[in-house]
Amino acid sequence: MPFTLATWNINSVRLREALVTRLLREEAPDILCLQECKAPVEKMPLEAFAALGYPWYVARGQKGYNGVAILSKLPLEEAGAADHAGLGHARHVAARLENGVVIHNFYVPAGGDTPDREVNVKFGQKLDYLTAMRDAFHADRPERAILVGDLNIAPREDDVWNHKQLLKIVSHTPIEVEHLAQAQDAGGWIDVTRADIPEGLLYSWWSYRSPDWDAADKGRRLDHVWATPDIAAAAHSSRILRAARGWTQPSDHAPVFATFDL
DNA sequence: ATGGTTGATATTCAA
Repeated sequence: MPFTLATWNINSVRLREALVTRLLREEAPDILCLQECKAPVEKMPLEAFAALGYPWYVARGQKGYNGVAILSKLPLEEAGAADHAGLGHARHVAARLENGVVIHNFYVPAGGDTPDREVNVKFGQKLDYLTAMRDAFHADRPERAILVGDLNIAPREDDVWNHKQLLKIVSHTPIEVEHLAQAQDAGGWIDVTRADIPEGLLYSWWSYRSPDWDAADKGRRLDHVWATPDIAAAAHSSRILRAARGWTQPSDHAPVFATFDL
């Protein structure tokens, strides 16, 4: 049975409840993974989403920061929540569908402004988080699994608006790209979005700080959909809903979609 | 080289 999945950094699920419900009504993915909910689970408006046909969820939250949730039309059960690198942050939750497929929803640390762990603790935490992801996938290699989320790294030259200009900007530095590649390789993860759309500039995030984001188009592809090789070939119809970046009082991220025929 | 915006919370930090 095919299902469509979307991942979206919502940047406060309480402030943008109406944007989430718009996405659920207009696009109706079977599963929606949210990051940066910025609320404890009990303050997430989960009843509103249930009323729209999404009664199933797993979530981890905390006051003010981070927070991840998986909303679903399809039955699911919780399949764990990791605290990689011991940060004590709500950055991961996993769910298992009835067909056995496990969905991992990640919010990787942004890493601060300076790409040097000697002077910026947050950058070190980001690298350590990615190393912990690598080690976890190496210890327990995933099968029939999907990984989505805001990974806060744009790995390819055509995942950013200017590769050379961003080489020293956090999210596109070579050391981050290498750490992400090691986490990806350890799980055998296939980049579903790029398998589907191999060529061309592709962005899922545009800074709030850039006026006229649409015309300037200085974006980065920070949000990803990965799958293990045993199910990656079932994926198709990948797309990024750029229009959502232009909705009223938007998130700075756009939702990323993929459909799996499983 | 710098500053630009946003959200949660508190009078700044994180992104």
